[in-house]
Amino acid sequence: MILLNSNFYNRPTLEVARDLLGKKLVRRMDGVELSGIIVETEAYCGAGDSACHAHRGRTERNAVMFGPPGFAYVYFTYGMHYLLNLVTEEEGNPCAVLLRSIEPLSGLEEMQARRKRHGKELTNGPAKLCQALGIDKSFNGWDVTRGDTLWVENRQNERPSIVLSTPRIGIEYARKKDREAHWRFLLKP
DNA sequence: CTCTCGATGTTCT
DNA sequence: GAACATCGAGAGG
Repeated sequence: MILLNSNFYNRPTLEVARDLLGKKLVRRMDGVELSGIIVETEAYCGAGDSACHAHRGRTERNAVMFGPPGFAYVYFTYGMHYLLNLVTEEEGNPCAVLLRSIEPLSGLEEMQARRKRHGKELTNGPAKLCQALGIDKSFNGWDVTRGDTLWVENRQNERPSIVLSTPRIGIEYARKKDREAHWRFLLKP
């Protein structure tokens, strides 16, 4: 297991968002390993990005983004969903990468039980993967560089894949320039 | 397959 | 009081 450390996250957010593709997200739960390959991410690039939660300054909700890199920023939205981000760049620069989709590797049965779905519908969305992996607000501020309970690691046999980029999803509220930036990254199927 | 719409509660104005 | 980095059901093609 080659754990991604703080140096990995302490880099420009666009690079981290691209580089997280193909990595393995692992959630250890009651001795069982639930995991999947990260196949879709979005970069949220700090105070100057009008789509980023930190754009209007620090609040109780987004405080973790202002902290050091390598921590989980988990928030609750639409009255029922959790979304998982990983904080990037140096402390005080509030940036993060949203994990939008993973391809399940292990713990399929546990994911199916949580999701009450199967096949493609297991983890192909930011709230879906949180539900499948049992990630809720208690993980907000979790250190993902310790390799405990929730972390990201390099994968053996990581095949080269083509990376596609598009505008980000669900940010109609942002300024035109930020709406149109190709800051969503995905592995070509 | 695509599109529309309601759910549901925290956060921010 | 409005908005929300979403999802899934249901209707229609």
